[in-house]
Amino acid sequence: MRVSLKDVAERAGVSIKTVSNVVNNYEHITPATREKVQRAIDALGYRPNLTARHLRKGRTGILALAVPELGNPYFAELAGAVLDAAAEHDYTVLLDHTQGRRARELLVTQGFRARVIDGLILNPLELEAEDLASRTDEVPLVLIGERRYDLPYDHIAIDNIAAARTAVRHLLDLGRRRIAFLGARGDRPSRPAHLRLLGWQAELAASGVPADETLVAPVEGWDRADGAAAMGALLDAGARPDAVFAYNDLIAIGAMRAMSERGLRVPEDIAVVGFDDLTEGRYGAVTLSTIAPDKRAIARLAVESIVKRLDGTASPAPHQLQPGFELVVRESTAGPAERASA
Amino acid sequence: MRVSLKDVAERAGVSIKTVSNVVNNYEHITPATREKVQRAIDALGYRPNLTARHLRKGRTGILALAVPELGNPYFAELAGAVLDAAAEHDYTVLLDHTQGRRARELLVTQGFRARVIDGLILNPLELEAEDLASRTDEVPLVLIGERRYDLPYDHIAIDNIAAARTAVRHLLDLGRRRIAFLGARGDRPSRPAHLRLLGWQAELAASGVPADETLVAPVEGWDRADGAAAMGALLDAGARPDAVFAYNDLIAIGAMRAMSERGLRVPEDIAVVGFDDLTEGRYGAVTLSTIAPDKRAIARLAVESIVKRLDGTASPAPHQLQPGFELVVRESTAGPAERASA
DNA sequence: TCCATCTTGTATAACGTTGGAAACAGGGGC
DNA sequence: GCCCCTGTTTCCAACGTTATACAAGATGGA
Repeated sequence: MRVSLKDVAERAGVSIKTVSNVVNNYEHITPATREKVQRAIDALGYRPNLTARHLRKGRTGILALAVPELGNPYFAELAGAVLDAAAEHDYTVLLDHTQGRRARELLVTQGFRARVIDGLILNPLELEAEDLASRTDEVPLVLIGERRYDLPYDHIAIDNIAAARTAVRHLLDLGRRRIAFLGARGDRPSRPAHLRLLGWQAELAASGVPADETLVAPVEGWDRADGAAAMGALLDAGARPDAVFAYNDLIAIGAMRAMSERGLRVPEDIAVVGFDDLTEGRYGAVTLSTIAPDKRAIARLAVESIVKRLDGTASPAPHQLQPGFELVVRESTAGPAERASA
Repeated sequence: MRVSLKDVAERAGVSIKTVSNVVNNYEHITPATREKVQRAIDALGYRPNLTARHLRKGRTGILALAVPELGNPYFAELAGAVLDAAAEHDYTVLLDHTQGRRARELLVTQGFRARVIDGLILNPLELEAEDLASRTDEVPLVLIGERRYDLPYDHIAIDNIAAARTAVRHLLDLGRRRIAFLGARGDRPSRPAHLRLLGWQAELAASGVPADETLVAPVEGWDRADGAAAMGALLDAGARPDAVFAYNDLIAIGAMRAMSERGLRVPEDIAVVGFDDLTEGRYGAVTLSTIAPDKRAIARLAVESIVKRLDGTASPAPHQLQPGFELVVRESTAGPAERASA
């Protein structure tokens, strides 16, 4: 049988509100009363009913996180970081995955979890600006990830262009000149991967290296298989890159697999840099150099963004926050020195 | 401003309950009334407040899933499957990770999410039977994963001993005789990995191959680094295995990395079989043979177990369910034929 | 015409909690 | 001995929903 405040109150011989006060650590309670109530609570094994509390308070203590796909370790690791960040603010996390489908992303933003969540963190892939503009749900929404919308929502993402330039710069510093970009997708500026492609172009231009568009390979999806297919297609088409900058680590890993099947060596024949710093990249036969976004910072900022909006401590204007990133150099771009010692 | 039944009722000129009836598709409503109410609902953009509904009904429509660590792709993939299975029953999933810490696992089972979830799916690692026995929370609990407790809770897990035997059988069939087991942990029968170790022993015994205990390597954790360390220690101690059966794919991947650093080839020098069938295992320089548990079946059965308990359609006795598994053969155990063609 | 029956809609009371106001002690000052 | 003040506890209402019981209106048979 479920125990409510009423049961505890009856047993302790006090009013319901007094028990509530004890539970909520209200300060003006005599030690005697407090102890009497506490004993009743312990004896009955009372636990507050959060549903009722939340109905009364208008808050549920639950944040929703919607990512494209948990099977992608980047999102799994990010989700873990969000759980921890939320826990620091006494929030629990309701998780959903959209599978990168616009309809599902839309559903999420429109408040499919009507009134049961206090805030929503969404990493959109296919959602369009007009979908968000028509949103009526007043639950705070914060966007994460590469896609940018010119809309009044907080957005947390690393500087993708700068990060991409850093990766390409690193490859250029190794003396590579035919640097492929693996992961192009559509031609609209808002599409995912666009910023990283821009970074690739920008850094090549800054170094006076012509951007060979035949080295820009499109992908179907974001997984290893897509990387392998794209790399295979690129090589089979006769392109001869001496380096690859992949949209993410999964694509890079798939690409390396495609290279190894064709007898190409990494990094001797082709150097590779990925993006995301998945743990997986540290354990391949050739460990993967990568751009490491600060996932914990992303998670922390996203949660804080919502908490501040709920508090009312945030300024009304939308915030654009850029957590840090760093280049992690591993075997897939090891220079002559590192390789010699290996 | 939030819209409630009351607002809709006022606008439609009917009682609150009538609106409620419309929302819940109660059958005895004249089409005229229904349409009038529906128009008001649409005009005001009313959405039911699930918190209030759940307070009234005693159900929240939320299941909790607690796994050790989302950074482990097995649990991430499993979580994704649980999301899908829950969605089929109109449930949402609250996610938590315990980091394999007994205290956190205990907290979860004791109902830290007091009264906000309808059921709990837990994959314990360190939890002891007595922790569960003292559980007072009456929310249905279903256990998943290798650990077994002789307690009245439903348990979903593949037949770990049979699966391990299948893996070892496969290695024996390749002619390997010095088969290491990577992932031992403690000596208590209830510890994780124990069943898989038993399977290793049983299959060796059945084939008359002596079980060399120096080939049983303990691990500190369950990640790639632990596998690399354990394999390194095993090799440095002078053990000369010709095959490795790893507790999971991550350990196998770490072990393969340790081998490659020592110039050992897979599968020529050492064949490797993992456990979990992570996507990651399909894209290494050497793809990983593995035991593939039916993750979707595990997720489905776990969700169904809770749904049935809530329905009251389940028999009171605890159910022990065993989804299927299969051996997936890839390059890490490729026989002579496969290798010749590669 | 009147009552019995069926259909449709309404009023009221919960679910368990907390905020605010009101009530009640007990102690000190006059 | 009275009053006020302070600190503590209680009472009442409300959060938004649904179940129950009931009222009102419509229908039909005698």
